[in-house]
Amino acid sequence: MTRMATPSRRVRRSVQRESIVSTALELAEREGAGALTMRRLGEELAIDPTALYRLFGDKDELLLAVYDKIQAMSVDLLGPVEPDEAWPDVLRRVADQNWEITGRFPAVIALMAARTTGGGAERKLVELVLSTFARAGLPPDETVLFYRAFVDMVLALSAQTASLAMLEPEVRAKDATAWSRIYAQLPEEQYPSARAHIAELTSVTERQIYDAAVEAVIHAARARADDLRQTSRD
Amino acid sequence: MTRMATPSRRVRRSVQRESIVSTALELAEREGAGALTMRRLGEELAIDPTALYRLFGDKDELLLAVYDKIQAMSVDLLGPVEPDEAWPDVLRRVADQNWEITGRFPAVIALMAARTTGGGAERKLVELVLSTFARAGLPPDETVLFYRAFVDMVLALSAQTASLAMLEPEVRAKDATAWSRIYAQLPEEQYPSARAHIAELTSVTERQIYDAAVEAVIHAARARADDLRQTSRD
DNA sequence: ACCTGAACACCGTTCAAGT
DNA sequence: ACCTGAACACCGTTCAAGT
Repeated sequence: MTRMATPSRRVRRSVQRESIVSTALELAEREGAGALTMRRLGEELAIDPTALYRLFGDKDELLLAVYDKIQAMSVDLLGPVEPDEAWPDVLRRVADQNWEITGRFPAVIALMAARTTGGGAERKLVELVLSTFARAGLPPDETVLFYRAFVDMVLALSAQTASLAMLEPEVRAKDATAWSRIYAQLPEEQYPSARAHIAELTSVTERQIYDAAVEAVIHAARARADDLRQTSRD
Repeated sequence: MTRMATPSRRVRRSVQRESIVSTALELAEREGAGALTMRRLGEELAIDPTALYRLFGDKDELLLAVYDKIQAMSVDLLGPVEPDEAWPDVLRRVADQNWEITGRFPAVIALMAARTTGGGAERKLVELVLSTFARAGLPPDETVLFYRAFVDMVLALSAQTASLAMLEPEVRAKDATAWSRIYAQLPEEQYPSARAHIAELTSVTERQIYDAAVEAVIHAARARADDLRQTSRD
């Protein structure tokens, strides 16, 4: 019978952290934002909530780890990028993947999307998206500018969608029906454009808006690259 | 001596609401997000915190009123739009004004930017921005799509910037220096693009990214309108 | 060396009791 | 008719006391 090597304290710590992060993720997906408290998480893990503070400095640190885990799932689901895949298509897949993940974990996305974790998954995503933009044929400063505009916009729109999804049902319903409740009733003389577009305003979806924004950045980057090619040829 | 008319209960209520909203706004601007609690606000107004619940159903309703007041300031500061002002310039002014307001009231923007208030100021902004996009020469459905992409993106990016600004100083510093701390140190073989662009990554500003995103949407809308004109001419 | 549980300083919100 | 203050059911976090 081979005796198992006793794991070092460092290994034990990281295993414990891993299992806490996984449980937090499940809990957030299953029961929403309200369930993501230290007490509730301790209950789920059958440990004293204050024990969490030996593994994580505070709740923020725990949430950053949870967020990095989500990003890791995102990278996994994205799959490999072949060198001959057109750069706009890669960006569309990234945006798509992000939307998917936002739908699954709105509680964490709403809280953390503005943050920089510096974690392993984030680094991979940075390299992937940045190298994709580098293929558009822009100078370095504009490559970075469009890269950041794309990433920040995708994350920001996801976070907004997520935080709407996190509202209590009644508040959310009020928000969702605002266009038909309020804007359809406005006086024609004062609000001619709103009234003229009311059908389109009530029927446009969050997803269509997200895609339009993504396409706008892709389009702008491509147009700028074309412009520069044109100018340098003269 | 002319006797003042006793204000009706409805008038009295709206005056009280107004003064609570103003105080909440001052408090948020002066002391940040942490100060925006019902107890703290009651203290500031020298009234019992529970008295606030007679004027507002709950904290969310109060914050919506505060947010509408901010939007009213935004509309005021925007000033008149002359019919001959080019539509992209109007949008740039709107984006600019929004950035300004976000810097002044990050606490409220971070909490409420995803919400639809249906308030007076919001209605004016909707009509203004929508009628501006209507001048781009797009069909109604695409007018609405670009309008929403523009507004949602501007609000979402502002909210992300605001929520970063709201973090405790140490956390914020960690976040702000992530690029130079982490990404400048990555191994060249695994992260060639990140390393190749490190100077640009560390020097690009939030404001430049915001402007780039705004210009991307304006550019995409204009390009689409040009396209349609071209096609219909054939 | 690890873990627990009491406690601190807060929240938003409700409601019986006062004037 | 209006207002107050005690109380409820929570938070994140700390730390002395236990094993």
